[in-house]
Amino acid sequence: MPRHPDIRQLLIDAALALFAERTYEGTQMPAVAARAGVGVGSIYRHFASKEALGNAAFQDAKRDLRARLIAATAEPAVSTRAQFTQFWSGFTGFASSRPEAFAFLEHQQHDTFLDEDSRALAAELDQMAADFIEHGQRAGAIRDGEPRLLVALALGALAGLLRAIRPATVTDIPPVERDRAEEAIWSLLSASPLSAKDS
Amino acid sequence: MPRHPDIRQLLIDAALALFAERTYEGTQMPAVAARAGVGVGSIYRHFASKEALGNAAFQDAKRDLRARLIAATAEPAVSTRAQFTQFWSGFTGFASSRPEAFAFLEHQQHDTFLDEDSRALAAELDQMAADFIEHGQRAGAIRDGEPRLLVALALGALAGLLRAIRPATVTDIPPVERDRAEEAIWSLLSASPLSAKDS
Amino acid sequence: MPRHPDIRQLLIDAALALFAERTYEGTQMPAVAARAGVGVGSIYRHFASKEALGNAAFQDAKRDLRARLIAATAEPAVSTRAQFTQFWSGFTGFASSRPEAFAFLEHQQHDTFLDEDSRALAAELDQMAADFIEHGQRAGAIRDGEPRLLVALALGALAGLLRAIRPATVTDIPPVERDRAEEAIWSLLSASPLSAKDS
Amino acid sequence: MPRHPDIRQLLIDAALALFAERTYEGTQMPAVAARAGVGVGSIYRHFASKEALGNAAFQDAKRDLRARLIAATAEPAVSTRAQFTQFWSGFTGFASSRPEAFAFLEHQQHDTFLDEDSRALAAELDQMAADFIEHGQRAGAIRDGEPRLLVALALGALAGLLRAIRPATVTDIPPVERDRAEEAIWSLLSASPLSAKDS
DNA sequence: TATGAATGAGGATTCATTCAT
DNA sequence: AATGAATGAATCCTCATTCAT
Repeated sequence: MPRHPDIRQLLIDAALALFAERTYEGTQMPAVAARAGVGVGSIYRHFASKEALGNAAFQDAKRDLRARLIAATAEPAVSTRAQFTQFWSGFTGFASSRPEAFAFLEHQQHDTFLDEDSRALAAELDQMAADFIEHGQRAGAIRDGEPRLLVALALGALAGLLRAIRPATVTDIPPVERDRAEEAIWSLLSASPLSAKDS
Repeated sequence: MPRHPDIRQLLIDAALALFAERTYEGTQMPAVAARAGVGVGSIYRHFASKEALGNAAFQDAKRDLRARLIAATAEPAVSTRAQFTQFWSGFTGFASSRPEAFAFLEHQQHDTFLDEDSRALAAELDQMAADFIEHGQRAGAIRDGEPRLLVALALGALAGLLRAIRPATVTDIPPVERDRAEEAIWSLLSASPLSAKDS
Repeated sequence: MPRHPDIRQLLIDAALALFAERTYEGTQMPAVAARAGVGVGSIYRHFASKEALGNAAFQDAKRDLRARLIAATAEPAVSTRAQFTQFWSGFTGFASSRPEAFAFLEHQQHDTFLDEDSRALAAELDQMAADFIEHGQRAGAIRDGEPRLLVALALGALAGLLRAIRPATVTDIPPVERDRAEEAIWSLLSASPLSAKDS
Repeated sequence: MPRHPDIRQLLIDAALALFAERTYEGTQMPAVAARAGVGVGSIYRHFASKEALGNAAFQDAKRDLRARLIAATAEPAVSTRAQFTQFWSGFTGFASSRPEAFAFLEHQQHDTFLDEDSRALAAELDQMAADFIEHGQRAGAIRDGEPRLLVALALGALAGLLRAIRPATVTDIPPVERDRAEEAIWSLLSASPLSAKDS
């Protein structure tokens, strides 16, 4: 049993922060160890390799995000618009409590090192988002179009926003701007304003 | 006298493609040379270092994009909406003719290697986009909000879209989906229809 | 904790030997590592670069020589001739205990890689020798002439001798030849016997 | 036939100068070409390789020195001392007309690249000097001792002198210092002053 | 169990040499 | 014949990984 209760999580957090800042490839194991405040050798008691650490970090972040989205959308929402706000708060909550984790996830199309499990997890989250879109489309609240493309547009916009304000986090944005951003992304998704009554 | 007409551009294109695919840090010089079809040593007759190549590639891409945006917006547009279509076609034209270049640019917040010139060029393009937003806001056509954040949202959405369809390009998307995407991003930006005066 | 007590010194000695044999430029880092019996990577835990290793080796050798000269000349000598013998034994003692170090030092006019500290140390030793000459000249025991040129002549002669017998060392020369060499170099320096007052 | 009457010699001179300044290993072929004012490719029309150029340069220098020594000692000398002056003027004449060549020769114990011919030529010159010493010893004018060691002492002294004054040449030394140096080196060689009458 | 010194394969860069012009 | 752009083997250096302590 590790001396420190959770060296593993310490390492994942350190890795996430560095990967977000300098890329997976641009991050050295000694740097991860230093940031976590442990010796290099200790990393290898917890992860078999850099690749294993990378995947563990990715999955840790994705699972956390998934948990938040599930929690945020647990309560039944009266409208698609309200449901969107649930998603929005799930995403922004995650992005503000673990900004590096969010930043890291937003960059993983460069996923040379991602393994099967990581990819499966990523697909699962994409599916959750696509489901929301499809549901909204059926309700006439979300504009027509390939759900995955709409998801990509919306998440891309959110990622763009967070990248632009870095190193600040969503919570640092003045509330009025934050609400405007939510509204803007909602407009990106919502069906023509005239039919937006339901939303 | 160079044996090949333009090894420099060949190298920049190879670098752009690989950087977009596997990150600047994750790309090895021999891989760049191989993709360009030249010997490793030849890279160094054209660029002083990997860093120099990275910056040259970044600037080449940014300049190309700038040229396209300038060309696309040259003709006076009757409305902000029409002006948006000009920008949209500038961006999508660039993204479809040089998809790797666009993908690469969309990833440079990890810009550990960017030099002064590269940053200045990036700032110039950001300014062009922000100017468009401000102008549209004064015309009452674009929603309120910090222009740079709106730019980030819109470009982020576009980047998300392109990332999602990769390795296909915008031109590969069925026209109906492409128009929906344009419309969606426009909605992201446009002032609420009720307050819209010219759009 | 270092596994080997003094890798740093091991590396300096290996470097000195190889630099003396094949020039600084002609020596590869893997060769230094091999001769020291360590891995290449280990060099870089002790020295930042080849240049740093070169300077460390140079300074190590110069400091050792300085210490020996100081020790050899510590005891007050009754005559300039006796003082010369002190210097001689300092130089030959150093040359025979660390022949490669001596050989290396004798080659550093090709000092493309020497830094400020190395040059300062070299100047200090030159000054010690020049002081001895001037003192001897004032005593009428050493011939007239620019002290630094006389130093150059005498040290050059010693270097020539050691180079000629390599890879043997001074201690390997039959005592009679060694005494003759000492006498010869003394003659190089001493005032003409007729004008010699104390020698 | 080369366009320029003697590109070969131009290259040898350039090589000699650079080798003396930065070591054989530390000198790049393009640098030699640049200094000679020709293209890199042209070197290879005259010399098969860097090694061939190195040996050609070495031999060119040694042959020149040999010619000067033969010329200088052609006229029969009345005494060993007078003969020494002939040698001295041969050496210093060479050293002042081709300082880089002399400097280069003085460094070739680092002769990793010297071939059979170069070594033979070097041995021949050593022999000439040793012959002079032995002859002088038989005449009672030169001190006892292994001739090769005495040669090494005397040439080493001369080399030390020239190294010390670099980049100036012997001709730049004030005549009085030059005569003192000659006298000093002669003292290094000459038999005990009392018997120096013959010299 | 935790460490960090040691390692060597792998990456960036240089440079002797070739060869199309 | 002369050139210098192109090449890739060889060099310096880095960094993921191991292992003695």
